[in-house]
Amino acid sequence: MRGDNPNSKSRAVTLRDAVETEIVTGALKAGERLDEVQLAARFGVSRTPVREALHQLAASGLIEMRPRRGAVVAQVSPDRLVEMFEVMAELEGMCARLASRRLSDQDKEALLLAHRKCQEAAHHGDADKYYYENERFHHVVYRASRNQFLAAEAIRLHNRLKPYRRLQLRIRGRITTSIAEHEQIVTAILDGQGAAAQEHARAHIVIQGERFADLMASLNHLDEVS
Amino acid sequence: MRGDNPNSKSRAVTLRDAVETEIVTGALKAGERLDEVQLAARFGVSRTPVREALHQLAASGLIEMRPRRGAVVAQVSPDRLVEMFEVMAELEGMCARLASRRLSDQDKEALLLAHRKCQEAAHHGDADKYYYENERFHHVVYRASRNQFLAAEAIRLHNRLKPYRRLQLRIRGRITTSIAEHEQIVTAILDGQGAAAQEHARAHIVIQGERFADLMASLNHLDEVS
DNA sequence: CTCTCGTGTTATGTATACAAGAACGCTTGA
DNA sequence: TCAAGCGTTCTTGTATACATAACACGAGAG
Repeated sequence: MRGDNPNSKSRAVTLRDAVETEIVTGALKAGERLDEVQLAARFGVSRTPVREALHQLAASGLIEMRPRRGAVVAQVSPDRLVEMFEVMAELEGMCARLASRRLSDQDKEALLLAHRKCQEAAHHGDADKYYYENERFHHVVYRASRNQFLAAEAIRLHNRLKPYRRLQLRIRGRITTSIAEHEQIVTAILDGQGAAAQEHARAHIVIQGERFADLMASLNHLDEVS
Repeated sequence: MRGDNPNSKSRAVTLRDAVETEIVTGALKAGERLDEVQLAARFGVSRTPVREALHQLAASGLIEMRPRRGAVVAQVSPDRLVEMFEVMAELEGMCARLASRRLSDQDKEALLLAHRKCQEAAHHGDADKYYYENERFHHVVYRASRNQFLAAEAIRLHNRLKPYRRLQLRIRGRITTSIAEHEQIVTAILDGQGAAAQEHARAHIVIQGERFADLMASLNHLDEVS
């Protein structure tokens, strides 16, 4: 639309990313309806590319498309959320385990850097920065697995869980605990202790899943009240 | 198109499934071009639904869409294939581990039945039947994990690996070995030995991955020659 | 007063027309 | 004869028009 990218597919990516960002950041809330005409008008395109973007989002699980009844932002039940975190934990654990065996010097540096930045953000009490650096840290671990397919799948699921992850930083003391868990993961990976790295990474996510489930349950309760 | 299903979305699903089946069964070979107009004509619809189906297939990874250059059946490199099997192994292991902890009476019965049917097919030397029953067996394990999201992801990846899985049955003695591995998995799950179940299931897939990588390498070699 | 049925409106699904880029071949020159 | 440049043609990407299903609102009957 705005020629910000010479790549011919820039528009489609832009449109998809824009809607995705709005969902992930919470600008579009769960269950909210996504009107094709409205989106088309807002982005200055016709319904056709909008529909394609929505289908892509549906494929990634961020939205649900009910035939003849339009698209809505996916409403994830607490049960399903727990399941998703369970899988995320396994993927993270796998990444950590593989990383501990295959760690290159580059990945080692990247890992230490990302960990240090997390610590800095936590030290300054900057929740938003920690959120960002935490994401970088996890992506570094994914890449360090030296399994591109795994990394892509991990990022996909990570993105899908983003909206819930963001909520979690509100929990008092979570950042401090999170840093300590990162420390254990990093140490195990650097020491080449695959099993330990896997378990620490798994636990790190499982804990988040449990916290989120609690949060979700309470949020749902609030929704019912309001 | 043919009113074989009153559901309004039947056409889209049918179209997607049809193309997917052709890819999975090898009717459409890797790298082959998918012409929108041609597909539209073949299925008696316009390009619009064809494009949507292609986008869905691209999202699931079965085809690749290069901007302005059309869609081709995804060409998976041996490296990438090994990576995918590595992830599949982890998911299968996870399913087996969870199943061993959460096994319901229903799932137990289904597991034993599926295993028995595999044995029968193997006993009769019916490779096609074994292929089918083997798939059922794995699906039973996925479901027994009592994690619907995990099961869905496992099925998704399983489907994506189908074309390669099919090739693998050609390997002499593979079916017998496969059955023995199933036996170990079933026993561990029934005994509630999570770690053992996970490891057996993982190994079961890792072995396949290695076999397939060998096959792929030799097939690619043949391609180059021809 | 409530429930149900019917009609009108709105939005989705599909078809078709148009725009633009990429592949291919042809011509022309060396 | 070969290579390079240009134009044609074919295919994709987008817009728009039309068909049809779902929803909402209102009227009428019980």
